[in-house]
Amino acid sequence: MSEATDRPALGLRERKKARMRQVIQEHGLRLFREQGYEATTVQQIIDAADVSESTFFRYFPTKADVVLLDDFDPLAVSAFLSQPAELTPVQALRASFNTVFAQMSDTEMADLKERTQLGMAVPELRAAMLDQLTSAMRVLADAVALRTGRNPTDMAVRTLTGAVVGVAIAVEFLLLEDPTADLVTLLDEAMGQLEAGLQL
Amino acid sequence: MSEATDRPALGLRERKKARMRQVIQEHGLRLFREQGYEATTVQQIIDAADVSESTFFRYFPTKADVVLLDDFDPLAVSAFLSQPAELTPVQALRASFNTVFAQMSDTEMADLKERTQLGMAVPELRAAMLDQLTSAMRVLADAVALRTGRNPTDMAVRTLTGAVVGVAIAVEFLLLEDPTADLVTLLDEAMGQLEAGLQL
DNA sequence: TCCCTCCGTGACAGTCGCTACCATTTGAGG
DNA sequence: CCTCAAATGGTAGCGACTGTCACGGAGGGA
Repeated sequence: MSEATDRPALGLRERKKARMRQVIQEHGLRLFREQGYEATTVQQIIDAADVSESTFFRYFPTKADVVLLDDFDPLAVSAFLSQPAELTPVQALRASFNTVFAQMSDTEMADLKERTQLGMAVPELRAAMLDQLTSAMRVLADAVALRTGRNPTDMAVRTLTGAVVGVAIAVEFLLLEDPTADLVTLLDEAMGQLEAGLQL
Repeated sequence: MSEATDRPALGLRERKKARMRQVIQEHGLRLFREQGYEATTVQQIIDAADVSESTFFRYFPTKADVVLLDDFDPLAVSAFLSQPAELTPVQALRASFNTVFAQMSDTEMADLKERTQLGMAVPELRAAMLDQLTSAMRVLADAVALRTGRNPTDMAVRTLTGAVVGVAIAVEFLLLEDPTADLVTLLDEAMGQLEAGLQL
């Protein structure tokens, strides 16, 4: 969970836990890829990963979490908090997203892209994903409020973060329609348009 | 549901159908109000409404639809299409929302508000609701494309509608936090801020 | 090194949302 | 009326998820 920043010399127990999580997720994603998300049962995943049902649900509270669980949001917030003060909130958010993407390896990016596309394509996953995005929206609102010295419930703050997240959602739909497109470029362009006041 | 505009002389069959739908929904919403959404089972609703499980799911494909089904989106699109041509897309969307709200009765408004608040408060409902909103986003994108003579997959079009829907989502969160607030005023203000370029 | 504690695991039973299928009833129209 | 299509009800079953409880192995102290 909170082991993304550095590695605090994990015990055997913690290592097994991280490995178990990865094993389950890999088998799950492979099966989803091969035969589709809905056609794949949790039973099939636990058979493939050779764990009990109890264990599966201990690692992933829902089947959807096999696809959705990651730590992009906290990284984005932390990147946002360290943006130079002269940027406007929208500019700072745009820069934050680019910062986080830049720190990811090629495999991580490919994995993110695959999970995003799968998430947008399957209704049940999409709903859960959107809910996750709007949670992020509230966290982002707190960060923006902190940065601008406003109240987190300030209408202007909420409107701004709402628009930003809305743009991100629009980008993910575009990615679904054109799978060859580059997520990073697309999001940067879209944020640029928001910055420019949504001219058309 | 769709008997607010006019009444095209329905047969007995259609009338019973509409009445059945309303009966089920009323019992459902009452039970949700009394004991919570998750604590209420479909079984309890069908017992209260005195219908079979088959019938329940024929009217409402999922339990969530008891709360979420309405026809706001098509009304908003049709209102948008008849906005004066001199308005910018964001201005036209803002005006459309106000038009639709203005045509609703007090009871309809109260009902909408209750369902919105319930929808935002319960995770499962919120996810489904957000998915519904993003479907609306795509329909809206088509309408905006039509109005501006652009391609529906045009990035600027998608970014704009994404931002608008994002703002709407932000407003619904605000409504959840302050139940006494007025949804119409809130949304109008928020759209005004988006129109003004999200200053803060 | 041994022992004790506690965390992670597995097995099982059960709930609930939802689907598929079939028999029965009921409104619509000739 | 009588027939057809649509709506309803009943039943069986699947799959996601929960709660409980006994077992085994990791971790830390004596």
